[in-house]
Amino acid sequence: MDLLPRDLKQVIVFQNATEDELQNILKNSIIRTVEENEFFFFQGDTAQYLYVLTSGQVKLMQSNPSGQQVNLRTIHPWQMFGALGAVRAEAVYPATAQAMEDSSALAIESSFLHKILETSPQIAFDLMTLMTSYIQEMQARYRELATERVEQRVANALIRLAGQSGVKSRKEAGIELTFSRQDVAEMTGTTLYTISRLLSDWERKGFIETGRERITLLKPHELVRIADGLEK
Amino acid sequence: MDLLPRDLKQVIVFQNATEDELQNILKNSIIRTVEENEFFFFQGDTAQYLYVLTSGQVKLMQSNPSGQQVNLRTIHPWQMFGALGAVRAEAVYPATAQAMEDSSALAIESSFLHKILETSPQIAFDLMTLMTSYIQEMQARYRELATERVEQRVANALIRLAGQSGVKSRKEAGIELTFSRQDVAEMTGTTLYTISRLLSDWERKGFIETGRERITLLKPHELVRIADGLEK
DNA sequence: GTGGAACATTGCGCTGCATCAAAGAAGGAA
DNA sequence: TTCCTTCTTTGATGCAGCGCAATGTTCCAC
Repeated sequence: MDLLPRDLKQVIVFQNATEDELQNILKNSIIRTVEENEFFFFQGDTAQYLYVLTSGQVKLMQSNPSGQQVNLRTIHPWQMFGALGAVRAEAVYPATAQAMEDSSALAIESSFLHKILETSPQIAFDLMTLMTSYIQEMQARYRELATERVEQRVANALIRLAGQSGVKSRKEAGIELTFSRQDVAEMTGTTLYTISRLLSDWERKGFIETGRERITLLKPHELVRIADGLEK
Repeated sequence: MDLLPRDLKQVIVFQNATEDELQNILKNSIIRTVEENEFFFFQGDTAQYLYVLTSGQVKLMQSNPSGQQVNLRTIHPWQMFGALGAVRAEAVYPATAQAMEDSSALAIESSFLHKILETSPQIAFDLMTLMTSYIQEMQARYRELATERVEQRVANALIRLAGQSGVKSRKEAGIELTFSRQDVAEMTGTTLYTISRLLSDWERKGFIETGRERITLLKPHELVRIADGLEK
């Protein structure tokens, strides 16, 4: 699969890059393909590459010393990942990247990224803008986790996922997400049991429809109400 | 109180700035003084300035629609705050900044920051590095909140605070922190009751000494053990 | 010093959610 | 098809930590 410079324009950080820069990026990168459940990198690995997902779906997660995991973020095509470790020289990845389905990504050398950042203030600025949005999202999720009940957090997570996976998976009736109960639990800081109970409840109420590793949002507005704490 | 360019060198983001740049920054900024419990800015305000604290102590916090608060970070002299809102044009502050004691800060115009970032890749890069460390800290705290028990989170928070407030407040016997139970509760996503019980317990065990709005760490290594989940 | 406001402590009951256990679907391989 | 693995559901139980209420302590203003 060959990538063209114009494909890279879909990457937010490269949206304002020149044709030359895009060419250059492609020249200094390779495609890596990773099968479902395999890994692009592990937390603690030396950050040699930064990635741009070209197909598939990847989750970024972090685990504590005793092995419990949290999901930090799900990556969709044309999103970057591994950029955090790649910015500082000789840094390590602060998270683990696992493919949720067969995926491939463009791997750009960190050292090359540094050169780009030095020579293109525009790309540096766009990357910085992306980072501020990450920080804000993490702060919001942190506040959620600290102050909101499970119900609200799960509703919020589903809404957020629906927004990120975007229009592409929209069916005539509802937005379809492909996550296991375990995945959702790790995103919201709870357990798969609680998620299962919650989803069953919402399905009974007709807000969603569920299946094995599948959640279809039928009435997103109802979820918004729950997220806002208006229920109960 | 007049600031010299060399004072600004203490700011991580300006450590590699040239004398000219520093002069320029000073010329395009003003000093703002804020009394204890008053505010530099509120969440949602248009981000007109970014600040560098010159004296005092400031807390950054976020509140949800129903008014509950979480403390995101405590700012010490020569640290920046409000930078997140200031990077993007026409952005708003994602958090509220409240002075914990009488404080003053250098207020730099956001629009001027943009100019600096365009002309100085070095400063842009240093700011980006700072942002990656923010993201990493938020991710770590998010994981903590999701996977660890209150005990561990509080121990971690105290250790982190001790590290940030640094050597300056070190007495012959212990590291002194000035936070109310409520403050600590908002940092760790719990309640002041639980904090009070916990601190009383640790005081009985001789790990810390407490007072009104004061916590003195006597045996930090014991707290580290608790944070690591080795107790119990 | 006196009164009041802000902060801290502690007992008690309650509950949201985790944890454990067991059994039921759904898919994949052969 | 059948077996096996992985994912999901649901009941039963327990407890960490919340929320309330009452009391104590510290500090500040007058």
